Amino acid sequence: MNNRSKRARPRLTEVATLAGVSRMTVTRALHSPHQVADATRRKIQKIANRLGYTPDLTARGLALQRTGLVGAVVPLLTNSLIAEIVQGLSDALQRHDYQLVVGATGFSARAEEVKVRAFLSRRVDAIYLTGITHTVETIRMLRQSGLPCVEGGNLARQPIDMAVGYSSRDAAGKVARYLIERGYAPLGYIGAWPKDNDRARDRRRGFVAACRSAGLSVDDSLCVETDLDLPAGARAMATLLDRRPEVRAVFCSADTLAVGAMFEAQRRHLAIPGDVAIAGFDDLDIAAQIVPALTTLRVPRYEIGRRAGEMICERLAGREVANAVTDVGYEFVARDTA
Amino acid sequence: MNNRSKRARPRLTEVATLAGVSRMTVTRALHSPHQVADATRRKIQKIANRLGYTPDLTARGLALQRTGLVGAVVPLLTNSLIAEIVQGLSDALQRHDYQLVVGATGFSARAEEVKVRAFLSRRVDAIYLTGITHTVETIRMLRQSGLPCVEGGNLARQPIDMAVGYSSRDAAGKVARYLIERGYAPLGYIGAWPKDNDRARDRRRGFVAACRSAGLSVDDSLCVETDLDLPAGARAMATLLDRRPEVRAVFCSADTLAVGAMFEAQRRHLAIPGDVAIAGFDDLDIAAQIVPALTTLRVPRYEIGRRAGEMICERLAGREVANAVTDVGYEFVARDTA
DNA sequence: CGGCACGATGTTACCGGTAACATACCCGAC
DNA sequence: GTCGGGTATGTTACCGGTAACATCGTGCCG
Repeated sequence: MNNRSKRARPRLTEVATLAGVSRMTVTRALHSPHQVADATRRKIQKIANRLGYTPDLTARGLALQRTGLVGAVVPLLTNSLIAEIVQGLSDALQRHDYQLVVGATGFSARAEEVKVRAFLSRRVDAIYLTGITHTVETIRMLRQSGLPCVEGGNLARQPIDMAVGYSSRDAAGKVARYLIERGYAPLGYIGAWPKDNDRARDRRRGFVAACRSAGLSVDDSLCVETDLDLPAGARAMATLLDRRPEVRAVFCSADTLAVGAMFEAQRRHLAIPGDVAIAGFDDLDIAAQIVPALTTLRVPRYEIGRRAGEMICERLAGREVANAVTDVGYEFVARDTA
Repeated sequence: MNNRSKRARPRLTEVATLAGVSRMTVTRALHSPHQVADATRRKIQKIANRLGYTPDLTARGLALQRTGLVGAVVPLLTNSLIAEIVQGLSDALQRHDYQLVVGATGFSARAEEVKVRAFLSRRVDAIYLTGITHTVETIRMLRQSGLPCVEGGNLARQPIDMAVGYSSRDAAGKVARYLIERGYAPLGYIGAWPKDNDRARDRRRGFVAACRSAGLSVDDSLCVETDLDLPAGARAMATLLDRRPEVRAVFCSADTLAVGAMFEAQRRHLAIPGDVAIAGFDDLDIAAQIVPALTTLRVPRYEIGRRAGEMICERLAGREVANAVTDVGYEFVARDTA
């Protein structure tokens, strides 16, 4: 049994009573100290400390009609790429005293809608969304709310409000052309499910388009789509190798998949890139470390989060944002697997 | 310029006015429908839908003195082990309509204290902490708040309130004894910084204790401590191999470090486990996939989060929790690297 | 046919802060 | 000595919900 109902959390009123001043004076002492006489302020601060007073941000939020919370909707928390975007966001927001609240969707636009609704009910001051694929209801709610909103990770033609990202399609095309130029053929593709995941969809499209314009045909049996984790990458590689053993290079739409694919190739004693070449996408930590080192495409993930956070802070400070759609670009990284 | 100040979010009052009833009736219609006449309820619901009314949880939280939020303080978001704990927590809480808010500390007890204070100010209904190492002020605040609190990931002798985890020390000892029995010597250790990280500290202790009781000495030059990421694991392995080339097996206090170490060994063309054996800790996805497959120790990470969430829900439902300190155990997984 | 219980709805006050306006006081200038 | 202005503090009302109690019909029973 624990004594939890003992003493309630101290309130502003108690601090005020003990200091012999009105509640408003306490608010001022804590919030805009220069408006309060030195002696009074010191007395109040001492009492607040002694009681362990912490302001109730719920109440403040209600009074000010702003909570200081920003909601971020992301597909997964288990993905280090996403985690870095979140880190960038969090850092940028923290600098302006906003706090981040994160919700995960598992790549479902319906789940995203639910999270957005929940965030709006919590009266967040702004919202970050992953990608540009949303339900109409999500878009309607956000438009109606009038809150600052950034769509991150892909470029939006018609952003709900603002966007920061890069072209997954162009980037994937770049990798594909590299593989084609080096003479690999036929090319295989392993990617995440494109449903409600525009980054994956665009990467596949970019890959296929590049192949087509190089005169290479890419039929469906060369493309495997699957969950976004390492074992799934390995299974997809197994499927692809069983189905089309002649495949000479595989483009994976995420490093996590590429690493799984590499392990599967190693289990089959295939030399990389001698027997089969592999290219990834993201440049996770592991890409530079794995042996052989993974050829991949680096995307400025921390930067995406940071920029998004800054755009949100600008808006919340009442300023206009210059580049409502920001392209942060990408960088091809040639290593040893292709 | 966008028309965000146009129409404010609809409030309860507006729904009430349009429906021609009092605000209280609207609250009832939405919250306990059976208390309201069918016709009235239907009318209210129609109007609420038409307006896109969403209740203000800030205001509700203030009125009810409970926010429906649970705060979780974790060291990192970029770690998939932690992400799974968070997932377990989130799932368990969601089932009872609580929402999770996450904060990261970067393995700093001071940063943890700041997060806890912030959560208390946000009036969360309960708190999850990682590990059992906290500042005295953190402990004092939580005790005084009387909120349900679970410390996860390690077993607490004297929990602040409740705890769920396993003994890192015993588990590390188990791995060490396995390496010793197989005749590897000398043994090296690569671990995360022990500062403010009791799991890392206990793993090192368990490892060293097992070596000692087997009559093996472990001097400091055989132990390398570093950041908890993959490149750091590789660098630590390089350091260890340069310093003590005769090392025959290395225990890594996390799979992330072990994988980095394996890559470093591979770059040096060392056979695993022929030239150097490696054992990890966590059993991440990659452990089973990497070639050769990593010998490691599986900890029920999702289960830790889920149990913690359930304990919190029990408490919040006003029930007593039977096992305030729960040991979820661990499982040694012998694979090919040791 | 009166009284009573119950179901449906309304009224009041409060949760813990804060903006906006009001007040009290002090000091210096004329 | 009075008046104006600035500084320190107090008062009132409100943010958007909800608990607790009050009220008002209405149908059923004796």
